[in-house]
Amino acid sequence: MSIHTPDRPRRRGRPPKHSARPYDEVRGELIQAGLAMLTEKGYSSVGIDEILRSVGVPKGSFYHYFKSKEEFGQELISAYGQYFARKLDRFLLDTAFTPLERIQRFVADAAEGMARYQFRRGCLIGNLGQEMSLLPESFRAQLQEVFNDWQSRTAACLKEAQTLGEISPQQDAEQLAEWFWTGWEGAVLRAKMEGSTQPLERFTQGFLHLLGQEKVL
Amino acid sequence: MSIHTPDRPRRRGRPPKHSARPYDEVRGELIQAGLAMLTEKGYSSVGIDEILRSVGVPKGSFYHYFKSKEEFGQELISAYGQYFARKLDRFLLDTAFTPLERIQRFVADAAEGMARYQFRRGCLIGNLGQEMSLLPESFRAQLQEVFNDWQSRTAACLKEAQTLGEISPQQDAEQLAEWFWTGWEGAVLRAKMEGSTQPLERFTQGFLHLLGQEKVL
DNA sequence: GGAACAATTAGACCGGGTGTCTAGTTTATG
DNA sequence: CATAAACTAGACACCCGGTCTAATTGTTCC
Repeated sequence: MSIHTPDRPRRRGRPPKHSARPYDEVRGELIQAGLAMLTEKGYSSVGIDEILRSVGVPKGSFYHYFKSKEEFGQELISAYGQYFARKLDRFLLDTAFTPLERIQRFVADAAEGMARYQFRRGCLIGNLGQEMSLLPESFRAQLQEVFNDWQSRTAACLKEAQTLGEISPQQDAEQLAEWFWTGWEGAVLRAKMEGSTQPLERFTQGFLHLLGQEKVL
Repeated sequence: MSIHTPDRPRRRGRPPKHSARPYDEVRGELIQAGLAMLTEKGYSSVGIDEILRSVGVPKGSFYHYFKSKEEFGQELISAYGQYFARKLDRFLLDTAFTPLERIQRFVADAAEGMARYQFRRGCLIGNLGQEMSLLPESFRAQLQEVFNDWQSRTAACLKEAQTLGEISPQQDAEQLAEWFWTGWEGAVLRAKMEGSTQPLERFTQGFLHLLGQEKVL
C-alpha cells in the first residue's frame, strides 16, 4: 500500500558500498512516485518534498538526483511517454486480434486502470496540458512530442486496419489518430469528473463508429 | 485592460449610502475576476486574495460577500455555466443559419475567444474536471449538471438538423451531443497545449464528418 | 596511515502563501 | 442617541515553496 518503508534510520555521509540502494534505483523510485502524484494532482500542486517523503529520501538529497523541479518534470514526462508507448505497442501490435479489436482492448485496459485508482489519476500528459499556463515553457514542446508519438503508433494500427479492409482506406489514418487522442483526453477528463468509465466507453464507441463500423464493444 | 482601478482610498466603516458601489456590484466584480483567473489557472492554484486584490477589495471583506472559498467556487461554476448557456443559445438558436452552420459558428467564436487570451484560458468546467481530485466533492455534481445543460442545448440543435434533413435522423442526438462535448474539452486542452486553434477546428471537422457531411469549414 | 575524492544529506534560507475570523470602525435607522 | 447594519484591518495559525552550502561519511590509492 505505502510506496516505501516509512523511515529507516538515516546516516549522514556517504553510504557504505553494499548497504545503500544504488543511485539509479533511488532515482527510479522518485520518478515512480512522481508519476503517481502528478497523474493525480498535476505539476504545480505537488511539492518536491511530498514526493521525497513518500520514497523516504531526505529533502536535502533532491538536488543530488535532479537538477531542479523543472528537469524532474521533464524526466517524468518522458518516462510517462515511454511507459505508455510500450503499453500501446503491447496492444496495438498484438496480431492475435484485428486492429480495431486491439484498440478496443487498449481502451478497456486503460479504463480498468482508471477505475483501479478510483478515477483520481488521469493522464499525465493531459493534466499538464491543462495546466500549461502554470508550467515552464520547456514542457510545451515535450508534451506535444509525446502526443505525436502516441498518435503515430495509433495511426500505424489504423493503417493496418485499412490494408486488412477493416475500415475504409480513404480516410487519413494520421488524422484519425490525432483525432482519437484529442477526444480521448476529453473522455479521460470526464471520467475523472463523473467517476466512471462510461465516458471512455462512449467516446470509443463513437470513434469506432466514425471509422465506419456499426457493432462495437 | 486592468480589471479594476488599482486602489482608491479606502475608509474603514460602513460606507456612506451614495458613495460606494453597491453590494451586488462588488460581488459581481469578484465573480468576474474569479472567472478570469480560474479559467486560466484552475481552482487550487488561485488564492482568494489574488482575486480580491485585482478588484480592489480588501482581504478582510471576502467573508462579507461569500461564505467560503468553496461557496465562491460554486457560484463561479454556476455563473460560467449560465454565461456559456447564453452564448450557446445565441448561436444555436440563430435561425439565420442552418443548424450545422450554427455549430460551426459557435466553434469559430470559441476559437477566437481562446486566441484572444493567447490560449491561456480554457473552459472553467474542463479545468475543474481535470482538478477533480483536489476539489471539494460538492463541485462534482454541479460540474456534471453544467455539462448536461450544454449538451441538451446542443442536442436540440442537432434534432433540428435532423428534422430539416441536414443529418440522418437515425443517430441519437443526445448522445451525439454528449460526444461533442467530450471531444470538445479534449480539443480545448490541446489548443492550450499547442497554443493554436487548430485542434478545435480539426476536432469539429471530424465531428461534423461523423454527422455525415463531407464539406465542412 | 592518511590525503584526496566521491557520495550523501542536514538544515536553513528566504519568501512567500493558505483560508478564516474577530474586533473594530463607520454610517444608517427609528 | 441607542441600536443595527455594512464593511474591513489585521492577525491567526499554519504549512509551503524550491534551492543551496557546508558538513559528514565512505572509498581509493599512494
